[in-house]
Amino acid sequence: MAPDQIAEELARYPLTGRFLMGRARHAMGEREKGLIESLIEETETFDGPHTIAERGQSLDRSTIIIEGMAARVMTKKRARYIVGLHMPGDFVDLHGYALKRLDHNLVTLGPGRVGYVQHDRLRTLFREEPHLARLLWFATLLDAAIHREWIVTLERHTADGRLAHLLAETWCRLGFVGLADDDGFDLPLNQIELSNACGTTTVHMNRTVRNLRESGIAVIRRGRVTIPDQGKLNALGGFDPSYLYGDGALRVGDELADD
Amino acid sequence: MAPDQIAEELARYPLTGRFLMGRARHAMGEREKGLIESLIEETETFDGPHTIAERGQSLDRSTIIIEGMAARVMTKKRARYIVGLHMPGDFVDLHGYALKRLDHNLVTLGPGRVGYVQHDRLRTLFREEPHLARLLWFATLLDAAIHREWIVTLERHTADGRLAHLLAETWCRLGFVGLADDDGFDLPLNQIELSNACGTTTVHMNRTVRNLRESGIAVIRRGRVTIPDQGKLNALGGFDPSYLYGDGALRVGDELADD
DNA sequence: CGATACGTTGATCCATTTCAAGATTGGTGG
DNA sequence: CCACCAATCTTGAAATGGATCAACGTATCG
Repeated sequence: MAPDQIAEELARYPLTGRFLMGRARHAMGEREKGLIESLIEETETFDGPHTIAERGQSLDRSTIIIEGMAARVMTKKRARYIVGLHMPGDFVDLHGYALKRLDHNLVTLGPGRVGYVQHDRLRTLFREEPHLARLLWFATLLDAAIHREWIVTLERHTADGRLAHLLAETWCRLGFVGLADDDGFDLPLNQIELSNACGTTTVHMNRTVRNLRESGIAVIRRGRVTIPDQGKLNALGGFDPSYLYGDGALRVGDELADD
Repeated sequence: MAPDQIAEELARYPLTGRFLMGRARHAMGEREKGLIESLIEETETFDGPHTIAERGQSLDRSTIIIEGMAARVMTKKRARYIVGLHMPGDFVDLHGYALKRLDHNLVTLGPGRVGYVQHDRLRTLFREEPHLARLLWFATLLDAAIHREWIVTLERHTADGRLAHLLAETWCRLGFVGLADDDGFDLPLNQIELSNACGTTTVHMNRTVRNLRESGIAVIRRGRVTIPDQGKLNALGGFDPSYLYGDGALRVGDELADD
């Protein structure tokens, strides 16, 4: 997505301009984009980690991330596991509308701003706007596709590959919404949280972070990820972006031949 | 679900009687159940493994499993990874309707029978039957919830726990649709495929299967799983069925206190 | 009866956990 | 400005889980 295009979209739709950006946003007309924007009746700003929605809670609203990042967190026997990451533009608990209650917690990572949509309004939308309904459904299916990629990454890779995949995916997704730089991106996750997302101990994550740094694949330091060699990163993580269903050239079949 | 209730439902709706059985099926009226049943224009029977849909393929129909089981398979560098399992009643590539193309393969395991629904008919349904649309969406969200549970299982458990969780989940899901027995269930997966689903080598899966057998937790032999002690199985796999959103007593909060 | 797929076993090596201790960093109040 | 604190990051050594390689056993079926 071209930077000026993204800026224009954000000027017009300051709250939801990043929704499906880089994916199926082009499938929305201006009227539809306006409808989505008008769903947000209320926003909230956080200066640090904050729980958006809790497991078991029954919800009457859904949340979109406007600024900052969020994680899906599951707690088992006091240990914390991250099962998903979300960035600006992501409708993070849209599934709460149809599931009624959540199976996990949603928390912001560091400061951020979110918008709320009452489920009543979603109900109306679903009845009267089947095309938008389908796009919202699509958004939840993207989450499921990402889940599947996490599963296969956990099944096939050791810690280095898992971390590389996480970084590669995050870089790509931030790129969709205009928040990636040429040389890397900001990531509000410390080593503890990286280990929670990769299924390792923090001690081992520390050594893994060092591995990637020393092999010139990625430098993670104080909330900033710098990537000297994207090719090496993608190779180590077995990253092929087709599962993110991005616009443009990212189609199934474009991946590396041996993958 | 009571056995006679299930039999009655299957007598009335032989193709789709298991759809959402044990979960939100009660939310469908008889008219809606009839509509779903009438979606199936064609069925197909397989006497062994068969590819239902392939990665990258653009689909014009979706598939429901009537008999047998299916797996979501991702192939990376010639290695095979199972990222999901499905049983009778599951609408296995419903997401293909909104995603247009799939990010993974769908294959039946052993013999089975499936039904096909043209996407045209889904389109009409989505416009005219918002309540059913929401239930179909719910079905894809269940898949996502299962994905998340697989992620957290891979992150926290060693091979024994992963296998135990897989067995516990499958037993529970088969129970929803009336295909579980008191002492176990049939599972058309050999040790190779179990290892593909648990992210281990087949050699190690062999030792893991033996571990569970020798510790009196589960006996896996030629397509049949016998479970002497469900409590031990659930404990080893950290299994709490609330994420399956079953009817009845399975609510969030009912899990073991220390979980 | 031999092919073939699947299951089993042992030995060695590597990835990762575990436990224990220190070092660095970014605040905070005196 | 410094002392101190809490959180985070770092390192080392020993123990364990799992991969790897190589071989052999055992069903099943035409």
